[in-house]
Amino acid sequence: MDEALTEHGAGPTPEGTAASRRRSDARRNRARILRAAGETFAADGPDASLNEIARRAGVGPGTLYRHFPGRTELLAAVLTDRIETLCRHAETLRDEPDADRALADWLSAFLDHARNQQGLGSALLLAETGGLGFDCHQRLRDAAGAVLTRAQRDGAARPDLTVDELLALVVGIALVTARDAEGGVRQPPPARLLALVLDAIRAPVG
Amino acid sequence: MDEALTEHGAGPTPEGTAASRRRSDARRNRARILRAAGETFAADGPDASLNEIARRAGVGPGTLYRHFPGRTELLAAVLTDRIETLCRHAETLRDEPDADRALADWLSAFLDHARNQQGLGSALLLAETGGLGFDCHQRLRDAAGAVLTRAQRDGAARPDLTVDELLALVVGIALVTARDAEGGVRQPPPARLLALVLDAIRAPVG
DNA sequence: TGTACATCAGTGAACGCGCGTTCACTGATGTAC
DNA sequence: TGTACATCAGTGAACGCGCGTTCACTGATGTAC
Repeated sequence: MDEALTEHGAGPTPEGTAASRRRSDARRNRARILRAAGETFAADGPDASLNEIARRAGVGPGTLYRHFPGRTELLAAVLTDRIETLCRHAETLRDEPDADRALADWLSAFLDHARNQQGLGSALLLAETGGLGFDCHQRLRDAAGAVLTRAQRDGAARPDLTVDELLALVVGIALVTARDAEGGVRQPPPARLLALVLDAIRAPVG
Repeated sequence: MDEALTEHGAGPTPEGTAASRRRSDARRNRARILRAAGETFAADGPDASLNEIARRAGVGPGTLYRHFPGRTELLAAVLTDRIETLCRHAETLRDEPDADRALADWLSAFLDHARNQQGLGSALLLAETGGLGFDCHQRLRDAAGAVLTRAQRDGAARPDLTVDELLALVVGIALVTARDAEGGVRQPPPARLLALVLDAIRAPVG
C-alpha cells in the first residue's frame, strides 16, 4: 500500500514512462507533499491550510502549487491511494466463504479509512471529483456494491438496502466519531456503532 | 417555540426582571442577531463568519460582540432555544401510549433539528459548553434518556443500547445528510437512514 | 569519465482578501423632574 | 404631559492575522558532447 506516497508514482506503471521522466527532486517533493497532506488533512480536516501542508513538507508554497493546482486535486491524490487499497481489500474478500464476515470485515476497514480522513468522507469520498479522470466515489461505490450484493445473495443482508444507504450510514459513524478529543464529549467506540448498524443491515425487512 | 428569538428573553422569566431591564433597542438587536445566526449557521455551518452574521442582522460587528463575547456563546444561545423545544417535545411524548412510536417520533424530531444545525451537532450539541451555566448536551442527553429508557422498559429497544450510542448514530445521519446539494453526491433520504437505525435499535441482542 | 548548458523545479517575498476583534465616537433610550 | 440629561447601546473604520495564490528569481538536475 501507500504506492502513491512513494517516489515511483502510480504503481504498476513501468519505469521509464511518465512518472520517471520527472526529475528526481520533483518526485521526492511530490511524495513529501502527499505525506504531509495526509497527516495534515487527518489532523485538521479537509479545510487544512495549504501553506501549512507545504511547511510540513519542507517546501515552498509555490512547489505545492506546481504539483497540485488546488485543494481538490491534492485531496483527490491523497484519497486515490487509500481508495485503491480498499478496492483491493474488497477483491481479496471474495475468497472469504462467510459473506456476513466479509461484509463486516470490509465495512470495518472502510470505517477506519473514513475516520482517518475525517471530513474527507463528505468532502470528496462522496462527492464528484469533477473531471479528474478518476472518480473516487464511483470506485468506492463499486467495491462496496460487490461486497453488499454477495451478502444479500447469501441472505446476510436485507435485500432492500442500497449501496448508497450502506455507505452513508458508515460515513455517518466516521463523521460523528472523528476528532475524538476535540475538547468535546467522548463518543462511543466506532466499532460498537458499526456493530449496531450491522444489526440493522442483517435485520429482516419489516 | 423560538422563545429565545423573541424580544422577551428567557421565556418564563416575568417582565420587570433581568431581561426587560435591557433597553428596547438592545432586545431588538439581540433578537435580530440570533435570527441571523440561526440562518447563517444553518447555511454555512458552525464556522460561518461572525461579520457575515452581523451584516445579515443589519448591525455592526461591535454590536454582535456586545451581546455575545464569542462564537461559542452565540452558538450556545442559538441552540438553547432549539434544545428546549426538543426537551418539551420529549415530555409531551410521555402521553403517547406506544413507546416504540414515541421513540421514533422523538428521534425524527431530533434528526431534523440536528440536520438544520449541521456541524453544530458535533461542534456543540455533543460538546461541553464550557461553564456557560447551561449544559446543552446534558439536557439533550436527559431528554433522549427518558424516551429511550421507557422504550427499553416496554421492550421496544434493545436493553444494551446507551443514550450516547443512540445520539451518536442519529447525529451521524444528520452529519452525512447535511448540505445535500453541496455540489456533491445526493445522499439517501434521512428518514430512510433513520428507519434503518431504528431497526438496529429494535433488534434483539445477539 | 568530465564538463557546459538548457531546462525543469523550488523558493519565498509579496499581494489581496476576509476574517475576528477593538475602540473612539455617535446616537437612542428611558428616567427624573 | 413635556423636557434635560445620564447612560446604555450601536457604529464602522481600522488593526493584525493567516489564508490562498502568484511570479520573478535562484538553483538543481540530467543530457549532450
